[in-house]
Amino acid sequence: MHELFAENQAFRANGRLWIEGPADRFLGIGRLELLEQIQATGSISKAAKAMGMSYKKAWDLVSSMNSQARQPLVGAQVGGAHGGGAALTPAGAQAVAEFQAMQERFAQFLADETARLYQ
Amino acid sequence: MHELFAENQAFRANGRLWIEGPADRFLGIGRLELLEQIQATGSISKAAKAMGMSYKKAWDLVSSMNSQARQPLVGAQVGGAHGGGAALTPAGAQAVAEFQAMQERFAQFLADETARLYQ
DNA sequence: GGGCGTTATATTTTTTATAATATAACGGTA
DNA sequence: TACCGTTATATTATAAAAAATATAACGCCC
Repeated sequence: MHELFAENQAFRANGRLWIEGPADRFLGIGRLELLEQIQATGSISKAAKAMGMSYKKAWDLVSSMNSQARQPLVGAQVGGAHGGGAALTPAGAQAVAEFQAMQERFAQFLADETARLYQ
Repeated sequence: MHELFAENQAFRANGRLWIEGPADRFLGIGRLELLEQIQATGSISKAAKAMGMSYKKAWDLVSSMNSQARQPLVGAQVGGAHGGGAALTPAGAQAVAEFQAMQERFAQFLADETARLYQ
């Protein structure tokens, strides 16, 4: 396929990967990063800010994940010491770990396909 | 991961795959289908109609592909017998065949990942 | 030569997605 | 008790994407 575009190897295979349920997307790269940020910051609002995302959008994503999973991925407390906060549940931590692994396998797939473009 | 969502196996891995150049997307599933329709119908406008896509969008996509590839993927004639038409060049036919194969490998990857969700 | 269907292109409108703003409630803490 | 930062939610405004509309040119064919 390399004859088609350029000799400078500037073309590459890329893509997006996600897990979807019967009604909606369940987990993708954006939701994964949101979960990671919640894990790191302890709050949905801080996670949203870190990602340059509106709080509403972050909350909607969390709500979508929590309602689709058998057990919520994110637990939240409203009020209290510092206003409240959020954290990953064990199920959330497991989802993060497993989807990270899935992403790594996908990255390898993409690297293989990019290499094949030039072989 | 199956403990996370449901016992009815309604969740699955899904995704999108494309080839991108330095500036823009080069070839994805939508562009592939457009090329296939051009191949089948002999015209950009008929291909667009078959896909429920505006002619302008189809033309923009063809233009993007033709300008990125070393050789155009689609050749077009304006005026003439039936107003003109378009057809795949040999490079276009090759791009279709190779990206179809890439898509098939991706479908297998997604099937493997879906199976892994429940193993 | 006039009509036809197509390519090629620009402009406008509509739709969709995203962001911004607003408000209430909550529960520690000073 | 008043305050604070957060969750939770709705509404409005903005931006981006897509679709619709318009127009010119082209070259065979009747």
